[in-house]
Order: sequence, then C-alpha cells, then structure tokens
Amino acid sequence: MIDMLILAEKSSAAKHMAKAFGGMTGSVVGKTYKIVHAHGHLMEFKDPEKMVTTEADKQRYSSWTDMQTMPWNQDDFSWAKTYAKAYNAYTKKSKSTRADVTAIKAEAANAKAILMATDNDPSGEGDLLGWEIINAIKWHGPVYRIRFADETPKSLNQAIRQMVEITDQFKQGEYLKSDARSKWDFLSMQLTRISTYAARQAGYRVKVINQGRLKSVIVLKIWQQQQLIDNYVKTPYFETKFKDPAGHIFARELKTEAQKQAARFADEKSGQADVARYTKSSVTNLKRVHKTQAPGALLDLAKLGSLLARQGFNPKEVLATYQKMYEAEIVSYPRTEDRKITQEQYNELLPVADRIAAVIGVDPQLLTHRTLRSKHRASSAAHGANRPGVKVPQSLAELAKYGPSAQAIYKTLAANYLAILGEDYEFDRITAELQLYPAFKTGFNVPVKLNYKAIFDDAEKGVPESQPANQTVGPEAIPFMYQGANPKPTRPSADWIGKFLEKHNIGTGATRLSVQAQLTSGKNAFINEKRGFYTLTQPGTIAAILVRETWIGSPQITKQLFDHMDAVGQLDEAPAVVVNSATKVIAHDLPLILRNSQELAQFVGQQSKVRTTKKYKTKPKTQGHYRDGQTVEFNSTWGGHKFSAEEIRKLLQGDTISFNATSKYGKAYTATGALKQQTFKGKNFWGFKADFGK
DNA sequence: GCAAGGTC
Repeated sequence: MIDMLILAEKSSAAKHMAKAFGGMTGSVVGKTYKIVHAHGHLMEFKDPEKMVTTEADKQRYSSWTDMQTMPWNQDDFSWAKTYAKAYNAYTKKSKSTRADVTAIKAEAANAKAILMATDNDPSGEGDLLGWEIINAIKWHGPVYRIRFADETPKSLNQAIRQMVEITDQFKQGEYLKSDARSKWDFLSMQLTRISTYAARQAGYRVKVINQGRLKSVIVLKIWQQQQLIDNYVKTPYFETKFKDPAGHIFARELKTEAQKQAARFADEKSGQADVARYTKSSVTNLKRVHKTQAPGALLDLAKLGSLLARQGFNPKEVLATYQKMYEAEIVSYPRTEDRKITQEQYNELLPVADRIAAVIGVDPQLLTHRTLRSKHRASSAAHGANRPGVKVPQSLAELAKYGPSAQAIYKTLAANYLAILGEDYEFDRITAELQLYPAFKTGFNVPVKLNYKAIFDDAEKGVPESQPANQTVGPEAIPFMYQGANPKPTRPSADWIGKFLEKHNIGTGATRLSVQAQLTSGKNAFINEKRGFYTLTQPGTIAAILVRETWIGSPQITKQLFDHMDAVGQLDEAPAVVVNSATKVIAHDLPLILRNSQELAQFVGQQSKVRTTKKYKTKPKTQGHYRDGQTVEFNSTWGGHKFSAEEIRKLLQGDTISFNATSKYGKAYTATGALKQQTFKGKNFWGFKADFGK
C-alpha cells in the first residue's frame, strides 16, 4: 500500500514529476507515491437522451425537429458521464478511454490517498478533469491537491510541500465553476439542433449547422465584416496638408468626426478653395527625442498561427506539426494560456540560447540582454509562453520530418523568443510644426539601433506611412490638396479574428487556433481559408445569418458566463444559476433563429447555385393541375418513394398522404405530408412537404 | 448529427 497516487494531467507532466520526485514511484515529503496520468478529459457527458429516464423524456431529448421540446429542462438530466471516445486526427483512430480509467482505478486500489496534480488552469479545467476521473473510479478516500507554478523540479518540489486536502469536491470553487461551464456549453448544443432544423425548413439541404459560444461569434463576425466590405462605397475627400522640400507631410490631427467634417471637403473645388486660404510657412519647433522600446509579448498559438497563415500554412496543419515537435521536446507545450514565463523557465532555456540562435541564423552578438525583463516575467505560469524547447535541433532541415510548417514554426518561435535576449530598439522621434499654423504637425521615427528588431520584428504589418529618406525637415512647407478616402473595411483573416477573440477574452490562444482549424476543415467547413484570409462557405453563411441578433452570436455571452463562473469559483453564487442562464439563452434565441431563417434566401440564394448544380442530379418530374387550376411540376419521388398515380391525384387535390420512406441514414419511417409551394435557395418550387415535428 | 474544454 502506497501513501498516495499522484494523478497528472498528461504524460509530459508525469515525466516532469518523475524527474522532480525521483522516479515514477518512490518517496517524497515523507510519503511513498506512484505517478499515473490522464490525457486530458477522460470522461464526457452522455448524450442528452441517455441522461434521462422516462420514455417520454428519451423521445423529447432525441428530437432534432420538434421545437416544442426546447429549451431543455436541465433538472431532467442526470449529468452522467461516460468514457470519452477520442478521435485522433493524426493516427485517424478512435479509442475509448475506458482502459485508461480502469488502469488508474487498479492503481488507486493500492493507495491510501489520491494527490490531484493536474494543471492549475484559471478556468478550473484541471480540477474538473481530475474529479471526473476520481468520481468515475468511485473513489471515496481522501483527495489532496497541489498547484505548481511551472513543471520545473524546483517548482514541483515547492508545490508538493504545500499540498492541501480537497476531499469535498462540492466545496471546491475551481471544480464547481468549471463543472458549471461544461454544463452551460453542453446545453448550448440545442442551438445546433434549432439551426439545422431552421435551415432545412427554409429549403437548404444542409448537414449540420453548428452553433456555440465560439463558432457562432466567429462566423457572425466574419459575415458582418463581409457585409461592411460589400456595402463599402469609396468616398473621396480633399484636405489641406503641407509638404516640405524633402517631402515630409504636415497635417492636423483629426480625432473626432466633427474635426474631420470641418477639415475635409467632398468636392475638389471646395478643397482647392480651402488650400488657397493658406500660404507657405516656415517650420518651427523641430525636436529630436531619443527613445527606446522593449521587445513585445511572447507569442501564443493563435498569434503564431496567424503569422504562419501569411506564409500559406493552415491552422490544422500547424497544430498537428507543432504537436509532433512538442512530443519530440523541440518546442514547449502548445496549449498554454501563458504569454509570459517564470524565472525558472527562463533560466532553463538560457544556456541553449546561443545554439538556438545558430540554428535559425541569428547573430549571437545581439543576444546581450541576459536578464528577464519584468514585462515578460510571471510569478506563476504552468507551461509558460510558447517557445523553443531545451532540446535544440542540429539544423532547420532536420525539422522537415515533423511536417510542412515545422521549419517555419521553429524559426518564428525561436526568433520571437531570442528577441527578449536582445537590447531595446533605439530610435529618434522627430517632430516639427508650422510657424504660421501650429496645428499642422509632422512626426516620424528614425531607427538608430535595431537591436531586438534585428532578431524578430513585431511591428504590425500594416501599410507603413512612407517617409522620405531625407531626414532634413523644413526650412519651410507649402500647402497642397491631399486626396484621401474613407478606409475600406479590413478583410477577415486569421489574424483579425484572433485579435477580436482576444479582445473579448474568448478562448485561449490554443482554443482560438483550434476552433479556426475546425471551422476551416472537413466537408462541412464553414470558412474558406486562403493564405490567412477568410470567406464563408454556404453552410457558414447560413450559420451566420441564423444567429444575427442572437445572444449566442454575441461575444458578451462569454463575458457574462466567465463573470458568473468567477462568482461560483469564489463560492458567491450557486452553480445552478450559471447553468440556468444557458436555458435563458436558448429561450431567447430559438424564435430569433426561426425568424432569421426566413431571410436566408435573400442572402444565400445566389452564391450557392454553382456549387449545387453539379452535386445533385435532376430528378424525374410529374406535371399536373393543382386544385386551383395552375400547372405545377414536382419531383415524382420523395425519400426513396415513388408516388403512385393515386397519390399524385391526391397530392394535386391538396390532400395529405402517408407512405413508407427511408431516411438519409437508411432508417425506415412513415412520411406524412402534402404538396406545397416552397422555396429553395431563393427559388420557388412545388414539392411534397413532410410534416416533421408535428 | 449537437458544445467547449482538455488531450494526442
């Protein structure tokens, strides 16, 4: 019998613990131990219909078509969990976690206590996945918890001296809040059923229209931006500015709309008249101020993904390749939430910095800043920001085996990391104004020493304001008519979505990249991605239009959820209140989604034609006179059933008929319905319409 | 066939 079974979240953490405590088994802080590990969540919620008991409820929670069954009543659910079936995109195998859980259970039988040593995420996810396993193995003994600042031996040993008992999970805020989060998200799946139903009712042959806190927000944001672009009308304006002999531009700073209105003219004539009001002026108040700038924040996965997207790598491939490089210990843990590192993590990597520099071709003489700046330092960072690993490859070429983007990943990650070993960028800020019109100013930067920017340039890749090479300002400037225009809305891109999600605190760097990978891949992809730029596919457009003006499509919903989770974490709010808020969202959004489906034809109609004409063969048609006398043409078959002469006669009379049909999934059922005029992709047509869900 | 969060 050992004193404690140490439960780590994943294999790499278990390895680090073994290194810190002296083996996978042994003795630490006076207790004998054995280390076991999960690989993320081993348990997940059962399907909705498997969490209820009565036949009526089983039927209710199976429905994808009866809108009367929603919103669901969360009290009907047992919230029972089952073994996760993990699909590994890399090995293309699906495997149940049953064996892993059974193995942990067997080890626990020989332990007096369990030490939960899963990750210490701010969201409480590590606590949730720990308790899921402890509950699944029906453990009723004592449970302890450690929370470590990082996975270095020093931090792990410090953490284990501070273990605390947490045997009552229902008094543990971290568990309660992540449990509430997971129930909230689970309930949100109703919106996928509602959207899929709504799209089909409107005549679109869609697979599944997925909706959720991340997906809906991303897709809607892209659609709205596309609308802004489509509706953009270039409106030129004319504004007086000044120019000196070297070409430096002097202009007023126009912050408010009122200021812009006053200074800009819609027509050229008024612009010219305005210019004529000014004369040339001498330049004054010339200043040259020396400034420095420290390297920016370290990368997270979403930022790395967007940098690589510009080089033509897609997020799915980047994630898979990064994972393989992590398993080879060449790069740090991918799914980190950290943008900083601890002093320990910095110390660990410093000795190999010069070797990393050699691999990516950075001049080692630039790496002189050998202390960690406070802006990059965290007191606690479980994994630390994404950065190179302690294991340094011999060459970039050696990395090719990990995937197409491997070399680009390493180069970007290493350069970004080495930049914090560079000195601050030094530049001169030059400013001047006009003597006669002091509101007209010029200002530009002149690089003095690139320092860290020579290693990794973190400047935004916008259109740089062109500056003349000649630094001589003045001695005078003459007025001229500058022609500008209202800016065109930004094209949706990986980088742009990443910034938007970050601004609203939706997802971590890793989940932001992963959800974009999901949305851009597969047969039912919602987003087309081309060198980092995004456009919506047809199902993506449908998904977006359906969530216009809904709560699920708003970034505020995640903010609210997280605020309430914090209250639950502090034991200030009952978890049921948070979970109940999901039901409120469904009740609010259901009628809106159904209403929005009426507008699909207006927006989706045209663009789908090309795509669908090839896919679907034309079907045999029947012609006849409908009861009001008009000639109608409709498909002679429906759901695998060919209408008989008698059925055709009844349909033309407007009667309701029933027959045996086969669903797309091969299931036999009785279809009941009548001939109806319907719309499909913006076109009216006649056809049999089944009364689903009535 | 559904979410988002872990993991590989």
